[in-house]
Amino acid sequence: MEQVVARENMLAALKRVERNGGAPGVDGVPTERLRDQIRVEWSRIREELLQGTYRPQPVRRVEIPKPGGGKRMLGIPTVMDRLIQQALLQVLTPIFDPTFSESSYGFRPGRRGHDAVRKARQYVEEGYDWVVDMDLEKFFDRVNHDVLMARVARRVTDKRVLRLIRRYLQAGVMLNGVVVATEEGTPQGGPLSPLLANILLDDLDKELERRGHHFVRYADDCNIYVRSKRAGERVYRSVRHFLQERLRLKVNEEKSAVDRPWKRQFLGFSFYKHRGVRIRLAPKSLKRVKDKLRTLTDRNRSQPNPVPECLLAGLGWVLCALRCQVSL
DNA sequence: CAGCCTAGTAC
RNA sequence: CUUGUACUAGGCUG
Ligand SMILES: Nc1ncnc2c1ncn2[C@H]1C[C@H](O)[C@@H](COP(=O)(O)OP(=O)(O)OP(=O)(O)O)O1
Ligand SMILES: [Mg+2]
Repeated sequence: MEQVVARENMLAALKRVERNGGAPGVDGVPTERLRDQIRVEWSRIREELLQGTYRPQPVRRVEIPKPGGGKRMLGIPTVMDRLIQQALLQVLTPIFDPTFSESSYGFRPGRRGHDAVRKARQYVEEGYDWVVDMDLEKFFDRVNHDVLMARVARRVTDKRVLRLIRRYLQAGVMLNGVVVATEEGTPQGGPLSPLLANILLDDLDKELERRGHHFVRYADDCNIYVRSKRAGERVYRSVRHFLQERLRLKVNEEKSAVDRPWKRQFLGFSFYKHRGVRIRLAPKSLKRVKDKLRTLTDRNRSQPNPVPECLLAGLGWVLCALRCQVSL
């Protein structure tokens, strides 16, 4: 905990929250006023953190539409709590991340989603051309607190840090002026949540490794490559059982399937067979690229001399989209 | 090589 | 009005 509240760690965390420039939490304090709030409240909050008595504020609930239909429930912590979680993240990452699986790619520094797709392509080419494609149902929202804290406690011994993390999980949600308790889940919007998600699913990775599976995982999107449909169906049932019993997580049956890899999409990509296995943009991603390109060109036509930075951004976007995604 | 900013993608 | 992590491209400064 001393490491968390250390001056340089807090300054780095402050920089990050300020530059993200996100919306305020339940207290309505914007990122621009975070420095002022620190000036008046930090000495008290620092003491509370060191004593293990700090209580986070509940998160603000915002619903945003999901691409596949349905809504995503964001939990936005106050800027002060985002600052503290960021400070925790910076200390906990070097403790947990180095021992995560090589097959885990989501939310991790220095790991590219594209490397996950490449690895998947390699497995398919090697003849593991059936995929058990699994996605978890409302993943962050359904994280079991006790299961997660047990995993965190395997590495963290400081009782104050453990208590603080649990209090973040239990901080509750503000719904029309009333605080509602959260008995499960880690907020979609908490800086620490992605790391906690990986800590929880690290047990899945270790189990799949122990079983000798060929797999890649990006957040709750887990692809296991096997040699036959029958093997895939057996693995699917078995892994689904493992997730349910050991991690208390439910597989999203709608989004999951055992199928041929070129019929599925992973991280916005898919495959096709032509002299071996090749990577292509998934139909959905291709469509969105085309739509974007259209609206962009239309805008440049209708307005002959727009803002120069808009044109610059448009050009940069096209270069990025075509170069980084397809060729690399 | 370090910092800062603007875009986009994944979840 | 919409948060978070990570990645990528482009630009600016010394
Ligand atoms: N925009 C976002 N902001 C914050 N967290 C996000 C965002 N998008 C995704 N996540 C995190 C939280 C999700 O639980 C997790 C997995 O994403 P995803 O599978 O798309 O949704 P989900 O698991 O919550 O619902 P579903 O049941 O539809 O799969 O990634
Ligand atoms: Mg999911």
